[in-house]
Amino acid sequence: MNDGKRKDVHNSDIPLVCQACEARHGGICGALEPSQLLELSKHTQRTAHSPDIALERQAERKEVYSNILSGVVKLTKLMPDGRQQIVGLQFAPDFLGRPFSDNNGVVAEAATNVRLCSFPKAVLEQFIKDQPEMEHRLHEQHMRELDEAREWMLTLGRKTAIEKVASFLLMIASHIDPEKEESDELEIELPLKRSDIADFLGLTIETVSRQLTNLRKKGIIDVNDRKSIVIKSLDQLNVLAEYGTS
Amino acid sequence: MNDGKRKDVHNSDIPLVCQACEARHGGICGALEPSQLLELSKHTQRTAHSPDIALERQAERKEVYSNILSGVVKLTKLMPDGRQQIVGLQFAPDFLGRPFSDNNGVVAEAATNVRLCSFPKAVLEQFIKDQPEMEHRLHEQHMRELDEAREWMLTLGRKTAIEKVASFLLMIASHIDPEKEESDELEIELPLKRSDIADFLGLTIETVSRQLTNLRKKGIIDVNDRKSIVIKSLDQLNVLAEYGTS
DNA sequence: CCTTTGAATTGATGGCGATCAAGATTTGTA
DNA sequence: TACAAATCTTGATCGCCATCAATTCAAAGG
Repeated sequence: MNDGKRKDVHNSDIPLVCQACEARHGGICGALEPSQLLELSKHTQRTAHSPDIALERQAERKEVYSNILSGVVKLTKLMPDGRQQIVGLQFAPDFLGRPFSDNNGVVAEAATNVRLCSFPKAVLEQFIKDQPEMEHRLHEQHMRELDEAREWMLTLGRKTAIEKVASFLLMIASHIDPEKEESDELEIELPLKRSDIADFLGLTIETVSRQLTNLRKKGIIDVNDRKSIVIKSLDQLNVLAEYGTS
Repeated sequence: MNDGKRKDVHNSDIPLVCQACEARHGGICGALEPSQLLELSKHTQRTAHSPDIALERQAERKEVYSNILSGVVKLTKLMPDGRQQIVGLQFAPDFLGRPFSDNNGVVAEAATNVRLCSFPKAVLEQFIKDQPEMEHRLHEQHMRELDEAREWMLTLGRKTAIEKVASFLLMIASHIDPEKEESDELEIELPLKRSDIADFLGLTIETVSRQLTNLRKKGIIDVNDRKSIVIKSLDQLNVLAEYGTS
């Protein structure tokens, strides 16, 4: 991942609210000059959100786009009879919203406590027109999301329950600790409760729970707190997720 | 869908090979001026491909990107033990290939007879830099693909076998006949054989076959030739795909 | 024409994960 | 601290879809 056109400037040129913000590095704001950043920051609003409350109120109805500052956002699709499927998970500094396009039946909800940095749609769309690099960054994020969606299509369509859970743990691990450590052991904090994991993997809560104890009995993981899991062997977990060998 | 910056010009300004080409309308070539089209057409090569032969030889190794002129291309992901999942279907005038990004374990294969229009990667990437509208079109296609992938995540994760098959038939129908006719009846030609449909829906060949006869017995479809299917009630098929009611 | 090969259908059986049900554990609240 | 509500775990049973197997059908080539 490259920093693109981001200029190397003194922090003093950069708006206070943006100085420590991840969106200036991996996110779309990295495409902006300090002067543009200053202009944009005049219109931004920071908000906090609790789990399981739809971000729509803030995002859709109030006509804003947002950067995720912290926390995890789940994108969900619903069927009329109540069945649901999580079709994407987003982490800081991902961009939330769909310029040039509709949201096509996807609902965004906070999975954990979430902090957002939001801007009016009209303002951001103007910035995109002025700065093609911004659309390029958005394009790159969407390609990453497409790759992730396809990876999960394979998981949903072809993997067994235990393989699905193993794949999920590895996906979370890769977000917690992007640079793979040398160590084969790793502690992760699950950002999703069991019902969310089930909705993500196309399983039931009970099956998720059973496969976690299954992994524990195999000695591949330890479950401390319900949300805190120690992966005792990344290798074994990888083999399980990709080859299906126990 | 808008034609964007495409100029309204006499066909005589447009290279012969491009005149009847769909890619000038829905596809990325619509972003180009006649003079650019002429320049690009000097480097293009048209090729034909038979089903189940990887397009990689032509596409990856020979370092080209392509527009689909006709036919259907399947994007497949593979597991080491042979399990596979189709993660995308592409129709004319879709663009094949991934500028700025890797292909991330996806293999492109012809599902039917396919004709492509290919250009060297370097040439196309130069055009994209000169013409931001071209990246915008590519971005739009990727957003469509993302929406489709998420739609199929719901199908793969949460629908039953018969619902999956119904959803598949409707998806094909929407590509054959984008403008929904008034009629509740419609004949479609399946571009995929049963094993492809199975790999697309996360099922086995046998289950696909059984659910097709199941739909036939319910009077919702007729099966003529194995590839030719008459949808006798689009309404009933829609209800089945989205609500799961029989 | 018959043979060969691949594709699709149909049937019989079994296993994985859903469903139903009860407890256990955690979290929030009076 | 005690109670209540939510979340998670564990157990028993059932049903959908995979698997195994045989047959039918279609297309291709000698």
